[in-house]
Amino acid sequence: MLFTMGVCPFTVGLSLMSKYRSHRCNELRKANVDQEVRLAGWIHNKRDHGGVLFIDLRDHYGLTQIVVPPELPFQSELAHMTKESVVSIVGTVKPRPEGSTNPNLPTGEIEVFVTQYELLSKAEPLPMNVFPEDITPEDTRLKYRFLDLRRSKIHKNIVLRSQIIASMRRRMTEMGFNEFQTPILTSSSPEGARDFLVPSRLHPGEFYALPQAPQQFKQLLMVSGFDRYFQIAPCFRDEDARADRSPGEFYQLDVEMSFVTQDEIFAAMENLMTGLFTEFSTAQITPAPFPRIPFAEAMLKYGSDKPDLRIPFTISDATDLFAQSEFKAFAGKTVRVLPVPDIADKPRSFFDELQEQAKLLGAVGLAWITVQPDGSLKGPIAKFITEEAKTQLLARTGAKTGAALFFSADPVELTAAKLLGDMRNYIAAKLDVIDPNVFKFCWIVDFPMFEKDLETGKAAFSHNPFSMPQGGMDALLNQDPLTIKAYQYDIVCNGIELSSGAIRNHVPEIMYKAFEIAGYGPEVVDKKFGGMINAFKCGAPPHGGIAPGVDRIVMLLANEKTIREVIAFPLTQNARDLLMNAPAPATEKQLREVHVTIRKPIKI
RNA sequence: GGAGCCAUAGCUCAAUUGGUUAGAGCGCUGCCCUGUCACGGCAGAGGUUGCGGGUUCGAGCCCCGUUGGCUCCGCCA
Repeated sequence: MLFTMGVCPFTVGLSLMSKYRSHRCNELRKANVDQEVRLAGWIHNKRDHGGVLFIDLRDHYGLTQIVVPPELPFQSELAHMTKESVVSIVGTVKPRPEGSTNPNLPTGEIEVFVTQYELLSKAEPLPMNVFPEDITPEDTRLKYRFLDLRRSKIHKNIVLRSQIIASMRRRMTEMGFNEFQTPILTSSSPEGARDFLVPSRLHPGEFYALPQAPQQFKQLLMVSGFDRYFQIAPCFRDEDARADRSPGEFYQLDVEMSFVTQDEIFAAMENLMTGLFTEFSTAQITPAPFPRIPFAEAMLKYGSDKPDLRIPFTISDATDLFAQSEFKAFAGKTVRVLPVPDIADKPRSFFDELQEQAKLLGAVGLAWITVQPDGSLKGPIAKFITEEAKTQLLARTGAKTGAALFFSADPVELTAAKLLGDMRNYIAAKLDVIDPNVFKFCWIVDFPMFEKDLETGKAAFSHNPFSMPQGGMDALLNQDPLTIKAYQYDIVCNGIELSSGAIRNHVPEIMYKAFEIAGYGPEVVDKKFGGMINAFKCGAPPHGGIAPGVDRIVMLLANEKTIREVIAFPLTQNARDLLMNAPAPATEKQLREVHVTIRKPIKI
């Protein structure tokens, strides 16, 4: 039931393990028949036959059927006991009568005839059922999370999480990594998210920041010569939530290595991921080395820097085919095309619905055509496609009879690419062509070092500013900044970004130059990252790392759609804790102590 | 900051086009039942339809606002 485990090694014969129990609720077998045992747990379910009463007793390990015969004076007490009350019982193990064994239960060949019981904790009628596990609104589940967590499915998820983290630790240690702890009360780090601030009592008007990641500390540990670092690290970012992104806080397997190139980090992570995903899943997994896909190629073929490689169709460019087109919506814009096989005979409503989805994603619409059996093209924009363009489209996309071609067009290349990337995911999900029993990994590499700031038109860091530019100082001095790539990479599994990482920039001169290109003088670097830049001036090893999201890895392995199903006490989308009532106003006394006055937003 | 979906009994849902006393299953309470394991049977309690306003002879249903939850954009690796 909950979590099967072998017979407990600490219990032998009749000797009682504790005041409360001699065995766990998954342990008893035919071999225990005639033993007197003591069990403790929750009343999971009851079946009252008027004469005999059956109780399913549940603990973390499993279920045992307790039999309460009618002649016992306390039978009616037990019969009226609320489900989820906690009891300890003493009784005798008996084999179940022939025909009434339960093969679904590890303990299904025996039952315990109770002789004494003790009520340890009475349960009132509950706001939600623990069993059966009825569908329950998520706010109710979160408010009564302690009940929700008793339910088999999520209880298993949390145990799985614990096992995965234990396995991560073991695997990292075996690869020669040392585990470290780094401060929680610290200063702002370079990730670029909003900080959580903690006011200082001792220093009026000053604040700590909670770490968005232990980024600078792990780099400092490399400068300190520790060579291989890891930490199951809590990270705090005051940003909004998504299904695969917790608001406020989450955990990373934070990793950093000295004297390494990108490939050595990849090898270590491929070893870890392959090990974890083989240990905790029977699904097929991409064999290492995982494919390396340059960022530019990912944006072209998948319209995303986190492609789901399980989807069997990819995007092509068609910009040149429409450059001079009479079709104004395409002419002169970036045009991308996505072929989807075998859907030409779908009803008009199917394509209309995709249009609506594209509009929700901010597009003007989603142009489409289908390939007819006679080789002709059909659909709203078919008349704009020249014979030459048609030949090219079919050749580039490999579209066959019965396929539909979807187009996105936008003056901004990235916008055109992303729309079709989003639609690729949406259409694949709608058509149910994504194999749920496979984990497809890849690396996205060669991220641009800088990107054009759409407001200022100038170069800005497109990622972590601590990454080493490919080509080093030479590239910074002699190359158009927007063409410089960074040693920056992401690892992606089934369309979920598990982590990004980088080879760090450990050379002060290159660091100052990179910041200069992004529009920051050396004084900014010295002020914001003085601790680290000073360290780099005292002999720093080349180093790099990565930080896979623990919650996301567990989510994939638990086959869950949201991260909240693998977190014991998650916040809601609005970053509220419905169980503990956080956040909450502070008292005037508390605020005075930390020298803070409240300035509420003005409502109009 | 923005968009969409949802909110009716403790839980899951129903309630015809806006029309009588808002129904059912599970759970709960009581009774019956000696082999069930989602036990079964009978009876009962349980509702300010999230909250506030409006339209209407009449609102669970229509309109406006608001709160909460979820999904997405922005944001975030």
